[in-house]
Amino acid sequence: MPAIEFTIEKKIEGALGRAGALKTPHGEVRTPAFVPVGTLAAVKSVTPEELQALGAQMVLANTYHLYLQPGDETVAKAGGLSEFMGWNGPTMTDSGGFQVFSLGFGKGKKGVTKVLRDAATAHENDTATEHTKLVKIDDEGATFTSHIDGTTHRFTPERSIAIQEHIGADIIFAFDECTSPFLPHDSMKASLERTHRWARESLQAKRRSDQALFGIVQGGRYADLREASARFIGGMDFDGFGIGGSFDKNDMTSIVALVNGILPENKPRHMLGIGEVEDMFEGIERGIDLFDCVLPTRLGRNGTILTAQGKYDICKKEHAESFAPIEEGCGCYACAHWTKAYLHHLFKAKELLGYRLATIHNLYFIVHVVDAIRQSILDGTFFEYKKRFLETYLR
RNA sequence: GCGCCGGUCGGAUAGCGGCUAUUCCAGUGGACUGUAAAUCCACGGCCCAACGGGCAUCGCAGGUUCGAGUCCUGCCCGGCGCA
Repeated sequence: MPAIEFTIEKKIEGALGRAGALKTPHGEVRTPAFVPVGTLAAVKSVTPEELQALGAQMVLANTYHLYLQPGDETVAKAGGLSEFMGWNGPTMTDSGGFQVFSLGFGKGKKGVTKVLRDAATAHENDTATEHTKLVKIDDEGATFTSHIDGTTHRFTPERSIAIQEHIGADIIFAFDECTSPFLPHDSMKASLERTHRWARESLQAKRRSDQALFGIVQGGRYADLREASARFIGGMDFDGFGIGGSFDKNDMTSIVALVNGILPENKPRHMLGIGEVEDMFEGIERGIDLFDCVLPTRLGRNGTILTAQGKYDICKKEHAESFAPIEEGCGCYACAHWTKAYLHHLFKAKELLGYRLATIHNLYFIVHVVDAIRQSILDGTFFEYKKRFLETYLR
């Protein structure tokens, strides 16, 4: 008896997209769905009760972080992730593969694309970067330095799975190597082979039967590698699939279509780390069922408010005396009670409530957009909805 | 009137003889996609043959000096103290 059960309710005509439901030991998720990220067993600044009220169905936590703090054993003793954090709903953990990739990239000084290009260059020239000081990858796993206390640790597929079994989320991921999509073909191929080997080892290492294991498709922006990866990973006995790789906007949609055209249709597909609204429309259309992303929560804390009319920066002076809701017509807790002027004030004063309200609003917004997309699939109006929404959102 | 202290980018500051005058706040613009992010970056006087360069600038005016925001003199303004 598998840990999860996935059913498709309706497909988008002429596309790979579908609306469905995913049963997990901790409850059901209506898909497609946006999964908020709670790295350290907490969605930053928001309580589980608030998460539920804003419509979140599932939470993703982070293996690397929880392993370092408070320790996966502690989470296990607490009764597992869900019980520990007081979230009475489905959960998932990523495998730590992404941290191996992202650790030490420095803080948002440049755009993603720039970072990814730099990463590829560093990889090729074997240049020492902040990143390589913290992480060393070999064929068996990754050795890394804790960002908290500088101690040395090692992740292998076996170790990642063991830790994820301790943490006890409903869905766990195979340990993979995430790279810059800009790696040259031969380097990417070598990396992909490693990811594939690790996928097999992750599967073999799995003991618990009440958790679902998702394999991760990599391959960067190379169609042949993505295709090979989708066939390889898709052919294995995983309960579902993740599509990974920090994406370059230009080739994301074609790659997703290619991969999902190959992966078994009856299993759920999760797009790792994607959360820009327009990207989710494209992903869903091409058969993605789940997304997780830090974007809405991080943007919220950094003052960017998501609305159907596009984003805006609440810190701008122009909102100082705007006594209208944060987003006109929004049904979230923050918009029901407070104005832009007030939220602006909270941000300028660095009052903690400001970060909370912005996070609640942004999560509500993104969760509800995906819910609306799901409904449009059920209604057979996906393409109309997509067109209408993006026209005003992207302006 | 005398004495003391002080006048540096919108505000607050650092600098007290030496190369591109510091930092913070406010302002403007930008970034953020499996979270080392309640964070980070840029701009902020004028001019140009402008992804670089030039000229200014530290209350005002002189002076000393190879060189002055920094020292000296006078003036103006503010604060405090004493008459």
